[in-house]
Amino acid sequence: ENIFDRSRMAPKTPIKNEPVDLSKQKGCTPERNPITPVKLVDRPQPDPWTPTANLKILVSAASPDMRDREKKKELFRPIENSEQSDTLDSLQYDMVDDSTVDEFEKQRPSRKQKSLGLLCQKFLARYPSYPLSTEKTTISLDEVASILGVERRRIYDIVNVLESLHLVSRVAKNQYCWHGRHNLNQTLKMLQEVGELQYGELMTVFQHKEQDLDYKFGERKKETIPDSQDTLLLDLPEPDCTSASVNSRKDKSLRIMSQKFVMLFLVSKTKIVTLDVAAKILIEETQDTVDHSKFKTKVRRLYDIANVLTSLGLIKKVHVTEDRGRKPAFKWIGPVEFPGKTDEPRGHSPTSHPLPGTQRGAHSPYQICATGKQKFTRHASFNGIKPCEGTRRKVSSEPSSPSQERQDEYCSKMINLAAVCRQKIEEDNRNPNITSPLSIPPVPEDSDFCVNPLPQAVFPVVAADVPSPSLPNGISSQALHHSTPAAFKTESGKPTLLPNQPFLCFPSSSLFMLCGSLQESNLKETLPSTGDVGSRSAEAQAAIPPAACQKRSFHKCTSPSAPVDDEEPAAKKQTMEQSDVPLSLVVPKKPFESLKAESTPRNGCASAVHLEAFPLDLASPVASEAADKESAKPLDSQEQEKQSQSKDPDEPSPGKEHISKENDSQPSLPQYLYVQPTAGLSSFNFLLSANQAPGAISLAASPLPSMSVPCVVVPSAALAPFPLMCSPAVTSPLSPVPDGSFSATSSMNFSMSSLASTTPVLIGTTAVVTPKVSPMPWADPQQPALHPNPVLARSCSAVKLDSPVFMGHPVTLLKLQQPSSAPLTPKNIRPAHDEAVFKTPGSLGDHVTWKKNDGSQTRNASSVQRRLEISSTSPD
DNA sequence: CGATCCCGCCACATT
DNA sequence: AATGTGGCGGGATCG
Repeated sequence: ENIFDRSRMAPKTPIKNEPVDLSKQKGCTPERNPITPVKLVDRPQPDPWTPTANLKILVSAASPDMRDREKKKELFRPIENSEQSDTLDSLQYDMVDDSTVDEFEKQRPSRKQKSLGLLCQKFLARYPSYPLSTEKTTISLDEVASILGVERRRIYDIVNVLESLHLVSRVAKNQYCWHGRHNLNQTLKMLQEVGELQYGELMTVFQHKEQDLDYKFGERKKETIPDSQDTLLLDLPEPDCTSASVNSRKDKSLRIMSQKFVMLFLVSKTKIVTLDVAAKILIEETQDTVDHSKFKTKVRRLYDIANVLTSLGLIKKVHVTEDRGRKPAFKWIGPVEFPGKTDEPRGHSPTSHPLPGTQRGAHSPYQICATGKQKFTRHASFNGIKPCEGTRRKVSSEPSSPSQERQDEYCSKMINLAAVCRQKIEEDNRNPNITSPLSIPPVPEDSDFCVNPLPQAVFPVVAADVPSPSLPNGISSQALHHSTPAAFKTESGKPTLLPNQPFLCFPSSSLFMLCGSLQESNLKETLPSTGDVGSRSAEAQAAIPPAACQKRSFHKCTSPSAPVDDEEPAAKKQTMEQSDVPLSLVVPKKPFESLKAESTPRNGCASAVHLEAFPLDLASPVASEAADKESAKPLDSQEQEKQSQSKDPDEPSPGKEHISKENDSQPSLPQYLYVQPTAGLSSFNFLLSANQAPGAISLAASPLPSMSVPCVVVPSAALAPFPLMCSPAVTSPLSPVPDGSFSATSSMNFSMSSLASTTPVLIGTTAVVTPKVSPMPWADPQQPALHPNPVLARSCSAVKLDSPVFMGHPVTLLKLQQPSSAPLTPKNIRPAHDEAVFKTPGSLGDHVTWKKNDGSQTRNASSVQRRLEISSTSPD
């Protein structure tokens, strides 16, 4: 089925159809439509594409059992894929899958198959643990429920728990926003702190003697309880999305229970909590020990929560043999210490769970980003941040009722993490409405971050890195890999490499995507998704601090005098362009027509202005998700950003702007077209900048140094020996002319010829550089050239990482597929973009490349497979 | 038989 | 009033 779907998908995509729930689901792209309440159920019918949809419909018509089965099948498959390890389950699933309709009778899905835990895994499998970009994936409960084939009620169970950990937040009626685990540690840290206050003592007691516990409980409950609740409530509001409404609802016991439950673990020295103890503690408020029924109910709920937490890989079931006998208990296997509040995708699961979500997080690109963040945070941010934390905490400690103020404060707390701060900031910028006040405080912090790191990361690296690119053909690629990663790791994980390298080397297999320009970023935002948007950008920033730095540097270099101002106008212009962009994409058809079907769809996409959604999806599951949201961003955001910039003339604003711009711009404008190698061209991959900028050639010309590279040609795998070097070409996007794309094309061709020679090709903004050309020219950080370079470098780095690992980086694959299926949509680009700088280009390119390399495999691989791969990757 | 926990009724909250 | 949320616990299933 998957395969089937996919093949269709590609062609479909261009067509555009939001309605394709199923397809989307498979594709991994959820969100996209903020639209919420669309009922998926209806859609299936309309959508001819997904065979599955039709099946579902039919099934639904049939007996409920059938329906369930059907649903399960769908669900399970993805799960299976995602979870390689689950042999047991998988077997069962397989059974199910294989059998078609007939089967349903054979065995009604065992209860286990319907377990909340499993469902939760499925659910989590749909979203990246660490969504790269800023975007926020919106989760439609209806959609998810239908996809997973369960009643909505069950989704609530999951979402409520996730919400308690801030993995998601409720945005609107039927919609939740996916945050991923970025803030998980922070949340846990907070819970731990609160837990210490509330339950610390009790837990200690418990640990030793349960019996006494009860008594003490009762005593302390009274005292602690009130506070705890408050705190809990407070916690809830924190989430980025900040759905202001919040309180009113009766406290959702499940959420609070979940938080309390987690607190117990965090407070517990043994990290093991037995259900009964937890139940007792949780009953707290109610009455001590009174109703047995209550206790029973509580336990039931705890099971629900435990299932979700287990799926998250935070706890695992164990048995504690105590005095009388063996009691069910759960052991905390998640992160225990939350030092900086940094989120460590990898570290958090020492236990090695096969959690899909976690695994995804592990993607190389992600990791990189994460690393960067962490380091970042620790270093620069620390100074500024800590004070903030202290302040915030005080506030948080305050038992105040949950008011917005609190939220703000909480937010600020949360902000401690650089990442968090960044996100918020961006959000604010983009969505002033949402949390403008709150955001303000964090901003300065960000600026600090950005500022400090920038200088170091950006320039210093250059010299060292540069040489590597120049390396001989075969070697170069490898060398790059090594060097790049090292560079990343070096220092604070900043992406120094990127900025520095003047040229990008593409590994043989590699990629080609170049993201170019940038300022227009805002354009995308034109799409008014929902208020959520802001978060995405923030995330992206967080993820890509280095990039930001680089960008800043660029700006400075290029147009130190009036970076911000210039940009704004540029952005505007770009926005104008945006519409154009899609068209531009079309350009490179001729040679590539032969290209894969994928390419074709792209063209189609190009034609379609709003393809964005598709592209996003295509890009990478994760990215796509994020992308959707981003795309949704309203134009306003641009303005906001501008404003913010103006407000903060200093680095922060500009940096942000840059980032956002770039992000936006790329996605917004599908500047590059990736052409898969056809038979003749097989060896070469081309990226064409569709958009404007032909004029771009002149680097200096635009006040705003844009990254945009007119065209990039990447050698195919066969060419592996030949590295491509791309000097970032700068285009002046200001006057985007479709014609420009052509110019780019021409340049590409030119480069192509050079490639033929087997020597590594270097594409300079203006001219082609011979392989050995010294990077020096670009070396000057100040020169506009740098700007592009960093981008390229990033892409390279990303590529490198991915390409070598190949298998290991499922994420990439996903991205690739998406792109392939979907034409260049701005969105696609965007997501990558966020990550940054590093990933973006690389990811894109990777995708492409991989496709080529793997070709059939990747393509053929169903979405499910993709997911699986991802999951596999997650382990790191 | 106890541990789990699916299922979905039904009340309350929102729209 | 309709629909979204989610408390709650009967009772099925698992071990």
